[in-house]
Amino acid sequence: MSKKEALLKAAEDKVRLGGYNNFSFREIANEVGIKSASVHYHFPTKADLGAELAHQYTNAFLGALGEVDEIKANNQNPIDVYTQLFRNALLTDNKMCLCGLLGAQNESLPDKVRLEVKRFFDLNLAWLEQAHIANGESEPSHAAILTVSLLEGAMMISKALNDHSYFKLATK
Amino acid sequence: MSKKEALLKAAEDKVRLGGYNNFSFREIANEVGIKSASVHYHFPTKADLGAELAHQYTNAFLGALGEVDEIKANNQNPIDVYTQLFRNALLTDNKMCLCGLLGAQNESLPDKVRLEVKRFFDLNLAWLEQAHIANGESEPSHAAILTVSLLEGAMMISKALNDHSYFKLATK
DNA sequence: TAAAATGTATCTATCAGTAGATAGTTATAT
DNA sequence: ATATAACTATCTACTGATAGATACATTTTA
Repeated sequence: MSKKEALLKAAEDKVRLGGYNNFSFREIANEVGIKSASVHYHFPTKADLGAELAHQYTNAFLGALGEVDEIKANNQNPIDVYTQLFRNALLTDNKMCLCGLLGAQNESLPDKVRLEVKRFFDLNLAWLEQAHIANGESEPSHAAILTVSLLEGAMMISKALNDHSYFKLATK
Repeated sequence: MSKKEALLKAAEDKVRLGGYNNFSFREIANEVGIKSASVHYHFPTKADLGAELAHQYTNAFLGALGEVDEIKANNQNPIDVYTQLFRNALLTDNKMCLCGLLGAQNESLPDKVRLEVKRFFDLNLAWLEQAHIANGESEPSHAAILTVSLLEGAMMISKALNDHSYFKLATK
């Protein structure tokens, strides 16, 4: 893993625990073993780092989801696949969804970060709409909003109460 | 409004926009017209302020909700009343639920703040469970989790996309 | 092929600004 | 007189950011 990748990983962990202000250049530099000034070589500003972080997170998330068509061709319910990915993010990492937390703090974010968070949800809603269409739902865009709202909310409650059984119950 | 109340109000606005780190003693002192050192008279530490903020927010929220029995006696659906209170918090104030945002950042909060956030959700779930019982739901505690998850999640999505119509759709 | 130039990734040192917090002082009001 | 509520002044720690230097690798040019 390159230093740049390691910096993004270190930042991701911290942001997913406490939001955009929960990491500093010094902290992630220390974790990676370089000086804080050197972080600016890879990311001119903190906003640049935050934006790239959200962008890569979105890409990784959608990549892990795969294509609705292929899931259906596999006789799986894409909504179950989506739910499972959220569940893993919470149970495996024991952390919030990066863009969920950033989205909640939206108004305090630099513009370029805000844009990447919007991209995450736009792409998620589009994917979910396709999934609900494939499932023959009568109101796919409405169902997409319900799905992502319930999952992000259940994640939030589970973190707030520090008990993952709330997420499991909400997604049963 | 006393200075202390004004400080809490100023802090609340900022926290609901960007989380616990989104306000400083200096900022809220300036807004209220005192010096930052004087804030420590009212709140020894920032954690004390945060905890009192969440505590009062919880009390105000539950106070505004009222009693399930009375709502039912009024021939209203308590879940509708609950949804409406959330909707007002978002549409009127144009801000996140304080404890929703704090809950998402749970792991980075001081202990005493974390405790107050937990209290918010414990009390909300208890209220919702009573509401669902009054409505004759077969799994009231399960339904309570679904209700609060959906509402907090819909709020988060609406903030992330900066478009309240998502909340309206999710709560239709 | 040797020399010159450029690029990469880091460093040290430093900056102005802000963070929360504290000690000790002063004004006001009951 | 005492409690309340503010003040001034100061502290240490941390913030993101910048300037300038260094070592090393790669690329371009004579």
